[in-house]
Amino acid sequence: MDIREIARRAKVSTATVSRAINRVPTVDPQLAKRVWKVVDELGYYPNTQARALVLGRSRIFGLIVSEITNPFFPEIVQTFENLAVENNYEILITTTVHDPKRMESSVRRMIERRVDGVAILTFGMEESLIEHLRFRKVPLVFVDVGPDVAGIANIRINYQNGIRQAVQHLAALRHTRIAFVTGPLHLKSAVARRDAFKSAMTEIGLPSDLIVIGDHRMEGGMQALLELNSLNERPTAVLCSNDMTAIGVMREAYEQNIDIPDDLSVVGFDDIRLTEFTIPPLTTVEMSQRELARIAFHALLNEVERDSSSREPQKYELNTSLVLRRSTALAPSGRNSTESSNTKASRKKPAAALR
Amino acid sequence: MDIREIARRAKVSTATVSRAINRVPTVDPQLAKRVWKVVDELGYYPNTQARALVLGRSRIFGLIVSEITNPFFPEIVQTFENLAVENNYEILITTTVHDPKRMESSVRRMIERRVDGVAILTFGMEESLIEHLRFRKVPLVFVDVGPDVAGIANIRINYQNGIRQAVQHLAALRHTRIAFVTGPLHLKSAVARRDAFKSAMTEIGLPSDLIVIGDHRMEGGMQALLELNSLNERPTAVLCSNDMTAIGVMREAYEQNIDIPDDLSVVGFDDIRLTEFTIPPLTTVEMSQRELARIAFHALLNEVERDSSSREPQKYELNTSLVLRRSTALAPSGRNSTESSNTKASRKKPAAALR
DNA sequence: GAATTTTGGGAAAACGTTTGCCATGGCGAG
DNA sequence: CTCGCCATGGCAAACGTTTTCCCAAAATTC
Repeated sequence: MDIREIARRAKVSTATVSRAINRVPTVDPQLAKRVWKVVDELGYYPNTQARALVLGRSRIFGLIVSEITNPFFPEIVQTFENLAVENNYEILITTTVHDPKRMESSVRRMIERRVDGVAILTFGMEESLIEHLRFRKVPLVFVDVGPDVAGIANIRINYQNGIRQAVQHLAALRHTRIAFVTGPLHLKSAVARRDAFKSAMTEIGLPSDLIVIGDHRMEGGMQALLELNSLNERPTAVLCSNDMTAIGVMREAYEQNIDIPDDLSVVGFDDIRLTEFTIPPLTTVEMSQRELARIAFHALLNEVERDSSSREPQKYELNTSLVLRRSTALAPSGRNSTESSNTKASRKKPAAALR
Repeated sequence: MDIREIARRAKVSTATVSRAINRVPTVDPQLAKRVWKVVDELGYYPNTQARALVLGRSRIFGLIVSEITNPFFPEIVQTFENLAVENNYEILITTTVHDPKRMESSVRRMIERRVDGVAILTFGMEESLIEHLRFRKVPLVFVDVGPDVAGIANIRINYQNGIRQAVQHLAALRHTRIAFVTGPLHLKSAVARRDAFKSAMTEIGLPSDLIVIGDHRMEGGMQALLELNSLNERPTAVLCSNDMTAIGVMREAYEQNIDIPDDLSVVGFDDIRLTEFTIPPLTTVEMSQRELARIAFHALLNEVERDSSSREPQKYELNTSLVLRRSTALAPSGRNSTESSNTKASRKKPAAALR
């Protein structure tokens, strides 16, 4: 069933049908009504691929994501999709699962499907691939640290702010030995977070040498706690490069019978929804995924709308800030020691607490 | 840059370029090589919308999901996407967020984009909408309980098996008062799970009257525990209609200082990845999301491949089974009561345990 | 060496839209 | 009454592919 079928039944030309459907004002209301009647009766829906072909616009935005199973992303995808339906766009999602081949195919698929713009949420994408997209003048937006080339919209994230707040919060709780669990260091965003930690620590005169490398996943967090636990001078607080890591840390703490927050304070990063429901609820640095998605979508929309010849894409910025929950507490050494040891002594299994 | 550009530069016709690209064997290897050279040099990628137009196949599978932020879905989407790239398909995801308008637009968008098939992962979809798709002969597969009409591939899930195992496991741990937290009862799948619970309880001669209504989200789980806690005769174990509910239950138990599993055993359903990392790790009924996605994808692929005129779609089935972790234990009354009360007395805050 | 078969590639139609251009008809003004 | 203008809608080209003929040339047969 195509536009010609409608034209035939409404006894008009396909041009009129097209104009009626697209609500071109010059078409006579009488005629338009006749067309719409037939359209509804037959349940006709225009073929968007044919339309895209002539329009040169697909009304599809691509979304390249590292892996959708990472709870950080679904919230972004959902917000992006909400905005997409509002604006009559579709979203084409591809995942890279940290595989160079998949990154390549992601880019290829975006091009083959002629998307109108791509939001790249994958940290650590090869620049040569991006060049493919730039070459075709596909509007691009990088969530988080992207390559610093002209013509690409970058969303700068103010890591420093939230992380400084987190460090100061811990310091106020008398923590002095504060560890940091990084993400995979080939990711610029992970490096940025670590550096923000370092400088925040230096700022308040604390050493920032207690750094262990994680992988932004729960497994890495578990491993990290094990490493920290084997140290001579154990930390009393640990800041994690993302929430999944923090969840891993807490999970391993449970295993080791280390009480969170009494024996060890834990702070996450991202503020994924889950952090309200961990045990205990996680104190973390918020980086609003919804806001991120909103910015990304509108950035893309702006790029598509504007003459590609005109000015440079805008710069966008997202702030981060600490949200307090219950995974942080006064450092053990700062507490009334009697109460403290009582607490531990009363635990079911012998406490193998950090310090 | 189109196929004609390639044809011009390779000094062949567009027909030959098309054939070379699609690896039609009749084309002379020499020529093919020449074509490929130009293709690579220019970085040409065929326009899939034009291709779809003439082929009458878009190589897109639609995926209608209730909300991607529910951790049950990302695993499915990821597996589906993996299979898609392997088979040169794209996936078009729409979410309904429990909104009838969005369900409608989801269906409309699937049709407009001319997807080759749709997997419906939304529980509780209006039949009239589905009729729209069936009318257009779009291959359909329902994950979980769908409408029982001819021509639609249904994946039957054996809830009974896993839930029976769970109930028997709890009974073996001497639990007699076992509660069940349902999902939203307008969903067929939620009803099916509850009914499986009822019949499993009856089977071993236990009463199945301790049923409270949840919403398949953490909030509902928290609420449910509160309700159960206010009962005169409190349960010693609770089975949840999905894992998110169980996580909510455990979260509220933490709030109430009820120990899991010593004071209360908790069992989930779904076995989402997260359950390995809850505190304590959750005993749950596995319903493999990967397997589900695999079945759905292949069902769709089968439908697309076969002559639509031929036989009925196949029937598919998925089993469920209990996976033991650490959120279940001997019922409190079944334990040495001294040890039991010792344990509780030693808790930091006074225990307000269920029973 | 001619007749026949095989092989390979080109011309053009088709897929379902949108839109620039033009024809038609109605209407007001002179 | 005639001219010109405006509003409306139709014709046909274009978007970028695939594929069906069909024909030319090469290979095979006798």
